[in-house]
Amino acid sequence: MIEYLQKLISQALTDLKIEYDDEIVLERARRPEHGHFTANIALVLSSRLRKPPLRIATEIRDLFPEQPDLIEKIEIAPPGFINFFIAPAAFQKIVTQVLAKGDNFGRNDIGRGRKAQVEFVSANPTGPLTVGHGRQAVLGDTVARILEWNGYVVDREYYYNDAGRQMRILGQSVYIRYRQLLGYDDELTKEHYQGEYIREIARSILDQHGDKYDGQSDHAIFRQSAEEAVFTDIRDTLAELDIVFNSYYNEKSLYEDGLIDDVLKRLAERGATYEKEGAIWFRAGKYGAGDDRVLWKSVVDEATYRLPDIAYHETKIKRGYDLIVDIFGADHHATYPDVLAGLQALGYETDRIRVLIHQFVTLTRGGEKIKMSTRQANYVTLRELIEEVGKNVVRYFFIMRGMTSHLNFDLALAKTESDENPVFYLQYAHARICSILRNAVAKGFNDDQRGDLSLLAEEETLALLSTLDEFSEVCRNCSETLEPQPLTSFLHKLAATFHKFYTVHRVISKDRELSKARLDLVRAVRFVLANGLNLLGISAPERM
RNA sequence: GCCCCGAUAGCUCAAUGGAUAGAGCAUCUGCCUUCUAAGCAGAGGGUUGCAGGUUCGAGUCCUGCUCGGGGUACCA
Repeated sequence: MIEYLQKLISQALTDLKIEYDDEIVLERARRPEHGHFTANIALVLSSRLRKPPLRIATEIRDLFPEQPDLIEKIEIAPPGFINFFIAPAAFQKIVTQVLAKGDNFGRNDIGRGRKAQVEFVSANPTGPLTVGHGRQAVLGDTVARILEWNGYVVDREYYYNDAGRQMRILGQSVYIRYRQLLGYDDELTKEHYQGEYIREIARSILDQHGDKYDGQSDHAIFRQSAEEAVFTDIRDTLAELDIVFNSYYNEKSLYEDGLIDDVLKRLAERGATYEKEGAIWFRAGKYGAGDDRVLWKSVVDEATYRLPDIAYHETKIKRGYDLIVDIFGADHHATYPDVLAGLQALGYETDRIRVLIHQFVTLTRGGEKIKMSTRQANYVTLRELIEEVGKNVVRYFFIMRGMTSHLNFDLALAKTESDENPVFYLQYAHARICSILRNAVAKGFNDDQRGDLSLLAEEETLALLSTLDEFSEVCRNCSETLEPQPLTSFLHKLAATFHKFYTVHRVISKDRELSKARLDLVRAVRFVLANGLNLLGISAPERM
């Protein structure tokens, strides 16, 4: 509906011989006396045209064609707003549109089938996923779902490194637990991984191989068993959130394929690196990324993390993605400018790369902070969180705040108040509608019978119709910003508008015609609720 | 020191530069003979951290502070 009004305003501007290339802003009015939509175009143009905004607004309004079935009236309000009051008939049409598109209502084709990749989680397999990883996992998967919904073909990729120092320490940790199980009094140090899972891995090695590896602390079995067990756990945990990666990328392959050396060589050829104190430095400053950084260490003969990161991102570009989304926690915000600078140094444009930085999760239990380090034993895993509150609540909580906000997750609250959780509010609306629809079948209403939509005219009904209309805008907005949070606000609003409608108006009544029209309406609401919940990966139950 | 994010109701958070800043939780008051009360209606609760600036108009943009979180490694 907004697009249509924009077109009409644009036409009016042309008629007035006013050039205006920016988007014509149309907002949903917050207050009923301001109509349904409001345009500030006259205020925006005022200073440029050196004309009072009220006059411009009036001129625009006077050029609007009469169409009583769409626009009831147009009011000009000081200091220069143009307020549109939409006719009920225009809102009533939305029901037809929703029912026609059904599961696909709200989709658009911004992506036009282009390839997108979302890389997220990317935790090295040193331990179970934490609650902090959970936020990133849910954010990444939801962004991927939004992109798919908006016409992209999306790959979900998990990047990891199983060769570094942390993995060696992991193996040693398993070995020490193994020794303890054999009766030795070896002790873990602060350096080692303390979690119970280490002991379990050690026990399984003991069960399978006995004391065969006693004295072989560097034996690969310790590290490999740990990696396999941890990765299996990570995969299973994510699967419980309905998050499935279709691609895993091992950093090691960058070395095996010679890409690390290759990138380093090409950077040198392009004069993007220099040697100092035996190390190879990258001229990050020259490419707009702040201070120069070491790419290749002198104290040890190996790369810093930046070099494989650059090589890895080059593969993303070479793999033909039109849109590349990187999701990082706030602790990694300093690394991506170097990567982008590195790509530019290699001659690439980086505007197809979108980096999303999300802030941390503060986990509390009854007001007390819980530290979330994989190294320490005392932390809450993502798996435990899912077991406590369930997939739907986890997904909703992690997405209900903007990614730039710190997220406060009180475990005690999430547990004790799970019955009053906002996610149930949305699901309840869906279940209620399903209940009505079951009742309709019992009363002999046919699914295919369409009602007379002009009967949908009460205040609460029109509010519901208007909210349905908003869904497409929210979807489009989310696909542009890659911020899923507004979807939760929208769904909450839709559910609230429905619940209010429900308490005021009875869907199935003796008035057969009105009942048919209202059934069409609630069917449409159900589709939009279900589509929105599905975008968030939250189930839409038919009964509760 | 420098860089990034935040600061809005008692708490957790919304609000593409728009009109009288909104929800949930918590606290009070009402509403189930009726398609699901996991719901609805109502009340109280605010100098949007501080000080300037930009303009028709600022919670939003700019500058400087204060406080909190994260970076600033030849750790990832």
